[in-house]
Amino acid sequence: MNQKSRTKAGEAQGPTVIIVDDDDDMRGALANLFNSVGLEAVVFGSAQELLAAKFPETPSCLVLDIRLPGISGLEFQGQLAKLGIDVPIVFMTGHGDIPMSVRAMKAGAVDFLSKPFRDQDMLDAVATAIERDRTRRTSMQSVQALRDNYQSLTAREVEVMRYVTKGLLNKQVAGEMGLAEITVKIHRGNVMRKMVARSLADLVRMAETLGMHQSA
Amino acid sequence: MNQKSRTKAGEAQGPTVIIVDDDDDMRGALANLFNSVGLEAVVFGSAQELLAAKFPETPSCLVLDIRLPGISGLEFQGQLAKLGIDVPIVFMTGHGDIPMSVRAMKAGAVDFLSKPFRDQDMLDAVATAIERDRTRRTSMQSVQALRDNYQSLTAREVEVMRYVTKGLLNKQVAGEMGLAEITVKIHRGNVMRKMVARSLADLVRMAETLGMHQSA
DNA sequence: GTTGCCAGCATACGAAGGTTTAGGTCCTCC
DNA sequence: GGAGGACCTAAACCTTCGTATGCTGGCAAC
Repeated sequence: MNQKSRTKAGEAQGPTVIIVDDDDDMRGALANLFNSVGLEAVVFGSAQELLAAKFPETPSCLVLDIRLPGISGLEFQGQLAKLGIDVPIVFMTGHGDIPMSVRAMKAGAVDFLSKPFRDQDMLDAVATAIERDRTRRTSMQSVQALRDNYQSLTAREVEVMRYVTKGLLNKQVAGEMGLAEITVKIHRGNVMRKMVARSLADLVRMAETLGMHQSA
Repeated sequence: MNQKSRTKAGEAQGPTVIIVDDDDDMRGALANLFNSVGLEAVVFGSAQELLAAKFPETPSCLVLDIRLPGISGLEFQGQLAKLGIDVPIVFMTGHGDIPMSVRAMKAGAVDFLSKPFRDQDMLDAVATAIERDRTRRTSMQSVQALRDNYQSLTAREVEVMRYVTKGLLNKQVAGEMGLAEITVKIHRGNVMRKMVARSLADLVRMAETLGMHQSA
């Protein structure tokens, strides 16, 4: 009795706005608003319902009322972050205050609108949020491809990759690892092949993207 | 106990808070508050006065009242950004509203406090802002050093650096530039020396930091 | 027990990287 | 006009890279 939208749940094709509000009229009005500009909309009455559903595969964003049944929008924001769900959020509120808005923005919200808001303001906020999610998804995809390749490396290969992308010569790597230089060369060749790196420069950039040299 | 007086601009030794408020009492109270925790404070009555002065060399931040003589704090924030002055800002206001706070936070403000605020909230915000500025300064310094080296390169050397860090072999670079391979090697050696790069991996990372391969 | 994968090493060789020495032209600045 | 710098090239020489071939051994899965 929850998913009430113009779109079949989970079948979203285009950019999708996920609306969470306990007011049924508001949900409908927002869904209409977004549909009117070609955005798909999925609606939920509570945070729990949203968590039970699956997120769209397309660029999307959340439109959250601050006051939700059982949990505040701000808490929900933190909860999503903890779950590693990094979808842009546009907040709206009927009776919010400045500390509330500041907290939301600090936590990364795209916008924080007071009801009543102008339709255009909401559309602008959502457009920004969708665009942010699109960018995030694109970069996540390429990073994921890298990570997949990276995980196909053996422990030794990872070690060699680390040293090589740090700038060490094969013979130096061999010294560090207590191996013969020829063995390092073999591993290195495997790394290049598995990571699909066409040059050392490539590999260095991959190592950067994977955060192989940052302290932690 | 220790009654440190307000520091004059330019004398700052430690982290410094730059206060801009048209209320003299407020300025004094804030300066005392910051002094009490070991932070130096510089005060101004208007944005114009601040711009006329020189910014501290130490990690610092702005504490701005939204309502300033002649210009709003938000406009001033935008003005600073346009001038390339990227100092963290903590806003405070007596009668602000949510849109105002959201706009400030979107523009990168560290915090937005409503008067009256608790001293601790202000101190926390300022501590965060100072820390952010410290990080920014540190990274700016290393980037600046890189940029200095980069600007000592000749046009040809820049070109070679671009190709090499893209992953091209010397002979390929030579082909692209219509040069003999040996010439590329010479340029490449000069690049390594001038950029103080100890390995190709180093140079690739420098090129990344300098944004040599991003679209523009 | 055979197959497959990981790890390691040696020899060998061609390709690529890097430096030195030694030229040369062109241009600018004093 | 000469000094200096950017730019280009060559020959020579050494190092490093990368790969192939061949072989050993450990280990887990089928």
